[in-house]
Amino acid sequence: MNKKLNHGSDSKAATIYQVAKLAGCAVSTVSRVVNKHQNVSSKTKEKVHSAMAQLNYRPNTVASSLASQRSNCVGVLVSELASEFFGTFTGAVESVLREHNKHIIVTAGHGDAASEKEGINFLIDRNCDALILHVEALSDEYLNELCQGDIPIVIVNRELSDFPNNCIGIDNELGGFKATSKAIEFGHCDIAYISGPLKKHDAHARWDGHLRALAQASIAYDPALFIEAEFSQESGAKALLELLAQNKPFSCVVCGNDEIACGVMSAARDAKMHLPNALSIVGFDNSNVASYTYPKLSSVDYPIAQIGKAAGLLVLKHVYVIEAATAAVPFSPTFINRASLQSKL
Amino acid sequence: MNKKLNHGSDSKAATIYQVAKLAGCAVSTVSRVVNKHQNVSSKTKEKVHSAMAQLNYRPNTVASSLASQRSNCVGVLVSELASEFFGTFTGAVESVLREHNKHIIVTAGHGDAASEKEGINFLIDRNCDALILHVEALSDEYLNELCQGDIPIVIVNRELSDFPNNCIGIDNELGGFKATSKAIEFGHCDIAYISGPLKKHDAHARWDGHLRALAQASIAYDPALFIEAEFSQESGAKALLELLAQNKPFSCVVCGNDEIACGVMSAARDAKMHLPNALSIVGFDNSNVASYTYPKLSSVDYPIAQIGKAAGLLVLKHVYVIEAATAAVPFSPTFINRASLQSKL
DNA sequence: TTGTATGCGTTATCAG
DNA sequence: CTGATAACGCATACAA
Repeated sequence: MNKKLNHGSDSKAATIYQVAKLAGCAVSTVSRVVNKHQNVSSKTKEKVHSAMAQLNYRPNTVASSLASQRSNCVGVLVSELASEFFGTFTGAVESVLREHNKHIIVTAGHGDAASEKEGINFLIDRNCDALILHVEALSDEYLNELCQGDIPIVIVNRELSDFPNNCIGIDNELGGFKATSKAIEFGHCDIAYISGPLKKHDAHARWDGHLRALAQASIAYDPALFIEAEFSQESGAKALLELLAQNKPFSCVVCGNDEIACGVMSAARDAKMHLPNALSIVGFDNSNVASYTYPKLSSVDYPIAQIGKAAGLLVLKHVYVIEAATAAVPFSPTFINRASLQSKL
Repeated sequence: MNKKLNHGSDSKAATIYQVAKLAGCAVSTVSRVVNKHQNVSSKTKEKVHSAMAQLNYRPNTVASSLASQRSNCVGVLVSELASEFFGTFTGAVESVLREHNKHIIVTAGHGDAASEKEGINFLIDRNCDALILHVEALSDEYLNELCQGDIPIVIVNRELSDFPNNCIGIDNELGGFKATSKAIEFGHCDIAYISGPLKKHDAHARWDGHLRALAQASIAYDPALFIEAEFSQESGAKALLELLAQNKPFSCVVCGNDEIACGVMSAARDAKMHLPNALSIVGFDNSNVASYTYPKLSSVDYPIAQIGKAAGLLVLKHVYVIEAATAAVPFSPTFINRASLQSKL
C-alpha cells in the first residue's frame, strides 16, 4: 500500500481509515455505524463511536457524495437573493429540510434565461438530490425537458400542464383578476396598471388577470394607463410620474407587486397627493412591507412561505421517502384589503 | 480493466474518460484543457473541445473537489435567510464572486450558538474554499479558534482584536452612539431604547453606544425606558405598548434596528399618536423599508451591500489570488436623517 | 456480524 | 507536449 495514502494520523482532518484503525475494525464497519445501516453489534458500535469522538471525526461529504451519488442537498434557484420575498421562500424550504438533516444550496437566476440556466447547471453539478426552482424567464419547453431528466424537479410559481405534480404555486392570473376586480367593485373605473417585466411569466399572468377583470366589467382597456416597469420601488415611482404626466385621469393604480406599489406610494406622497383619497393603490404579494406603509397596502396574498414549505415537503416525500406531517394544500390567491384601496361608493 | 467502470457511453452524463476516448487522447490532457493548464497544442485542444461539445460534457464538480481539495465555493453564513437585510448581503457577495466563476453556499445560523456552529460545520464539510460569516451568538473564543484553522475566514459585523484583517464591518457601538446623540442634539431628553436580543453581539454593542451617548450628555439612564426585544416588527410593536403602559413620558424611541422601528411606528399610529410630533422614532440599518414608512424613518446607515462586496473581494484576493478592482474601504456608520426624528428645539 | 476490494470522476505527479 | 496511474475519502457488493 502506498504510504502517501492519508491513512496515517497527520494534523489533517481524520478520515474513516483512521477511525477504523483506532476502533480496530474495517472502514466498512465504520461506514455502517455512521450511516446507521444494518446490524452492527453494540460492542463494536461503541468502539467506533468512541474512536470517532477521540479523533473528532466528521465524514467528508464530498467523498461521500461522489461514492454514493447522493448529496443530501437540494438545490434552490430564486430570482434574487437580495429580496425579502425570496428570502422568506428559501428560509421556509430550509427549515423544513433541515429538520431531516437535508441541506439547501441556493443560487440566483436574476430573472433572465441564460443566468437561470447557468444557475440550474451549477446546482446539478453540485450533485443536488433534487431541485426547487422559482424561474421566471425560462421557457416551458426547457422546463419540460428538465422534468424528464434524471433529477427530481419542483417548479414554483409556474404551472406546467405536462407535469402538474411537479408544480406548486398560486394562480397568478387569478390573483391579478382579483386585484382589479376588487378595485372595480369599490367603484373605480379609471384604473392604471404598472406591471413587472412582461418577459417574466408571473408578471405577464398577473396582467392577463387585470385585463380579464376589465373585460368582465366592460371597461375598455386604455393602453395609456399601462406601464411595464421593473419589480422595484424606484421603477414604480418613475412609472407613476409617467402616468401623471399624461394628464389622463385615474383613481386607482394596480401594481405588479408590492415593491412597485411602495414606489408609487412614495412618489404620490412626494407629489403631495393625499392618500388614499386622491389615489388608491393595490399591490401584489402581501409582503411584510404592506403593513409598514401608510396607508397600509391592500394586496393580493402570495403565501410564499407556505409554498416554500410545501416544496420542501414534496421533495422530502418523493426524493427522500420521508412522509412528512402535512400534505401540500392547494394555494389560492386571496385579496387582503387594507387602507390603501379607498371605496368610491 | 473492470467493465463496470463508467468509461462506456451510457445514457448517464459524460465523463472525462468518454471525451478522452472520443478526442483520442488521455484524460489528463482533457483535464488540462478544461482547466486551461499549461501548454496544450492547439490541435489537440481543438479535438478535445469538439469532443466535449459532442458529448455535452460538464465536469463533475464533486469529483473535482475531492481530487483537488478545492471547490470554487465559498460558504456564507447569515442569521436568517428570510430577511431583506441578509438577502442584500448574500446577493452582494454572490455577484462579486460570480464574476470570477466562484459560487456561494448559503446557510442560516438562526442567531443561536449551536445552530451557528452547525451551519459552519456544514459549510466546512462541503469543502468550501473560504467562509464568510455573519455570526451573532458565537463567542469570540470560538471565532478566534476558527481563524487559526486551515480554512480562510472572513468575519462580518464583529471585530476580533486578534484577527483584524479577517474582519469587515461597521462599529455598531459607534452607530448606536450616533443615533442617540442625534436625538439628544435635537432636544430629546426622555429617550426610550428598544434593543434586539442582548445575547447578539451587534445588538449589545448598539445599546452600549446608546448608553455612552446618554452618559456623555449627562442624562441619567432610566431602566424603565429600556426594553429588550427581538429584531422584529411584532416585537417592536409589543415593546412600544409596554413602554406606553408605564405612563412614563418619553418623546423619542431609539430602536435596535429598522424592523423594530417599523413595529413601533405601526403601534404608535394604531394608538392614534401623531407622528412625528407625538413621538420621534429612529431605526438602525437604513434598510429599504426606511423609505417606505410614513414618516420616513431616520436611521443609522449600515452599508450591508458594500460590506458584502468587500467580503467577496477579500476572499477573491486572498484565497483565489485574484486582485479585484477596488480595495475594501473602512466603513463607518452614518446617521441618515429623515422625517421620523422631529426636532424639539 | 464483519472484512475486502473496487468504483465514484477528477487532479496531479512523474515519466516519456 | 502528452500519457499512465496513484490518490482524494467514502459506499457498497460480495465474501467470509
